[in-house]
Amino acid sequence: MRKPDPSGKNNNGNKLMRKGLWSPEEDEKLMNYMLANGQGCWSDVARNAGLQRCGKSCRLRWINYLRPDLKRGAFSPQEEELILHLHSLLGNRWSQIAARLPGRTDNEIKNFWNSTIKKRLKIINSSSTSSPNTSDSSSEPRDVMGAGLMSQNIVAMCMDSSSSSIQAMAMNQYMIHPFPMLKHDLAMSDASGYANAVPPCTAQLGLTGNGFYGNHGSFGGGNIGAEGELFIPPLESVSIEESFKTEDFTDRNPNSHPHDNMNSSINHCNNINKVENVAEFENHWEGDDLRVGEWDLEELMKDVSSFPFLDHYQVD
DNA sequence: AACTCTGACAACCGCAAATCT
DNA sequence: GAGATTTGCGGTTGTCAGAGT
Repeated sequence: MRKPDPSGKNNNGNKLMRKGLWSPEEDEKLMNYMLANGQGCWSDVARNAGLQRCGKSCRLRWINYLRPDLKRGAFSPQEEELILHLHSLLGNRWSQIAARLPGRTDNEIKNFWNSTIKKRLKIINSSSTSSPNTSDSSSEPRDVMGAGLMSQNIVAMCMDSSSSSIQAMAMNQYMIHPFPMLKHDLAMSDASGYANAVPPCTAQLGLTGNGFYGNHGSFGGGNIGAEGELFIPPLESVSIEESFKTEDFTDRNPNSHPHDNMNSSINHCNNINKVENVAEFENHWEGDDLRVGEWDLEELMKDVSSFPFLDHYQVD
């Protein structure tokens, strides 16, 4: 971590914006300001909150660390799985992946990917050269926006004894079909021969007859087109604002932190950007054959359907 | 006990798009 | 319409802490 620069000056000795780690006092200032005034122009926030930080830095600090709706701690197996899948579809669009993972930031996901999953990829990349099976692209699901790496990712995770989540799944499932949720989809749509040969993985992943994530609005159950196109899950539906009202943020910040004691006041925050429902996408989701490569990502970002397996994020 | 390695993560940087003047 | 400013994103770096040697 960068140490806070106590001088508050730049290399020329001029009084300039602070850099480096945020001190607890700075965090408190920013938090108090945000709770009292809400989000406005970030340079104004920095100025008015009495912080010698640039607006950009304040924004980053708020989004990645201070935001009350953040869910800290390790990624759950479901989240890992979801990240993998979303990355296979979206690539390094961390912000869009994060938009589908409640309480997670793009930075967090990016770090997780770069530190954990990339290493697993390395393993498979080094081992795949000696494994003829992994090079047989004909048995892969259709490569959609980089999804060709998908099976390698998963296989790598299965090979990695440190994998906490993927390993929980039956390894042979992955060896036959790297992504059970998609396999099921493919099987349902008869998109590829091998898909039909393998029963859907239901025990660990909560597959239902209607698809991996439930009925419509899920990965499964008709979200794969006749040609095997993959579909991206919709954005989750819980609004940050509602989360504030119902969540005990102290519980969600297990890490000891200087401003944990501010959590009790967080519920009053009413100025967080709210994810809004967009009925238009619902219509797409239920009716149209929306395909990867065709969807308007901007539209998707506005949508808020939910993942059944992420129910614990939802506000009743 | 001391040193090295590695994972995790906070934060910075540069760029591009959006918005404002 | 042009330039300035702000915002958002993805890539990268730097540091701490724990594990391993």
